[in-house]
Amino acid sequence: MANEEFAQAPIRRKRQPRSVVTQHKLLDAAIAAFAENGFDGASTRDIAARAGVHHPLITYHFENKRKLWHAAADRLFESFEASIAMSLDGTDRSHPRDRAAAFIRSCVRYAQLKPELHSFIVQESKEPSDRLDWLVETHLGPLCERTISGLQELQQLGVAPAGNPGLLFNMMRVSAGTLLALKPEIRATTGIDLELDEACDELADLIVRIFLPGDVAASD
Amino acid sequence: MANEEFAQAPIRRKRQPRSVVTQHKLLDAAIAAFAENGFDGASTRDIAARAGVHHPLITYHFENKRKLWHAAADRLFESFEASIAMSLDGTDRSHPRDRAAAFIRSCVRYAQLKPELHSFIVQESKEPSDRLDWLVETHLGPLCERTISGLQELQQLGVAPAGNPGLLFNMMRVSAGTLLALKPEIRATTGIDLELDEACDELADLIVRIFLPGDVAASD
DNA sequence: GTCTATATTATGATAGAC
DNA sequence: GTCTATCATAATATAGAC
Repeated sequence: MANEEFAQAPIRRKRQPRSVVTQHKLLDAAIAAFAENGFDGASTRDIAARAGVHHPLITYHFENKRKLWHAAADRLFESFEASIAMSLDGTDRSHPRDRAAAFIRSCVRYAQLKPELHSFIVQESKEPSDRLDWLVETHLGPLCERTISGLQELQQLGVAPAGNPGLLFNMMRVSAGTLLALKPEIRATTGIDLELDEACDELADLIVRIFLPGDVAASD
Repeated sequence: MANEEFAQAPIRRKRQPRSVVTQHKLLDAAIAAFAENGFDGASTRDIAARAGVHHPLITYHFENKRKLWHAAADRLFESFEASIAMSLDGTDRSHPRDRAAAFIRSCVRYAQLKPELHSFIVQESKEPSDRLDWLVETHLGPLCERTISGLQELQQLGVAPAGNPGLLFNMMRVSAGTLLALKPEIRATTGIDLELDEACDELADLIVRIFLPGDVAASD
């Protein structure tokens, strides 16, 4: 039986530029569709329509819906990691709280631009599945592990409050991710428009203040 | 056009018990399916199968998929309000922080038993739609308004931290709702099993401690 | 109140022309 | 690398028997 089917997509040739463009358009459309409707709810025809290409091209480039989903997940997490790395590039300050605050602000900013990351994950996280297992093993697990151990350091420094770091991390994560994924509802119920940068900054500052209350002196 | 007053409205009779049972089974199945897959992703055939009835019965009892969704939403919010009201029944303590803490614990407990409430809402809240408008106008709006004004009182008393109450409320809400909707993922990434009451109590206590830090003296 | 049968449309996937 | 045409299946919804 062929294992690790996703690792080597059948496309690994010296790709022509047109092909790459089509693949990226399809992947971005897939990310949006899977984030909105989940794996089963999204249709490959709709994905092709969003990308502006004909639907048999999905089979050509990605073989089937499942492999398209895996490729979309890879692209989404790559984009997140790249964005965070870039945001934190100049931010090599000495104070741990400042570093953490900058990281939170980067995450909020990314969630504002691409709320799909959170929605994409949530669509798969509600019930056990092969896709969730793969997501945890490949992307979610390493990411959580790193961030939670960073949070534990902040707890030891008295910057983050005491308590189960796994729960605390996820509370912070959904305070950014879910809220920015629910922009339309938040706007309708509270009048707050998280599309606006000022509202987003306010949320980021609130998360920092609530979840990193210690060492308040440090700031820019 | 049929006059709804006395012309034979298909359902408006003095319902036989069997009919009510079937409707409730269908509504519970619909809540689960819509929460998992969203409106488009859920299929009426699957809902009928989960309920253990034949699919044409959906048309018989609810006319179409859209009206089934509305009826499911009504039942879900009724169940939530009833559960909260019951939990808070004996809890008429004088301290505002204790009342708020009891309310939070009730919400967390409800989210543990019925994570569908949160997922059901989130499925519709990601993009503007007629269903979201209806949800906000009928259920979400009044609920948020009440809870946010309660939170503002707590802020004036110095129990809740300062900051935009609309953002704070939603941070608290998703800290309970999203985390309990993501039980499988949280378990896989952190080892925390929110199916267990102890883990749930720990989460509720953490939410209270983080979001209601003032007046720490009051407790049971 | 419940069921079978069916009309119509949409889906995932493929074959083969260009 | 891209397209048209097509297959088998599953979806929403309805008609009508019991």
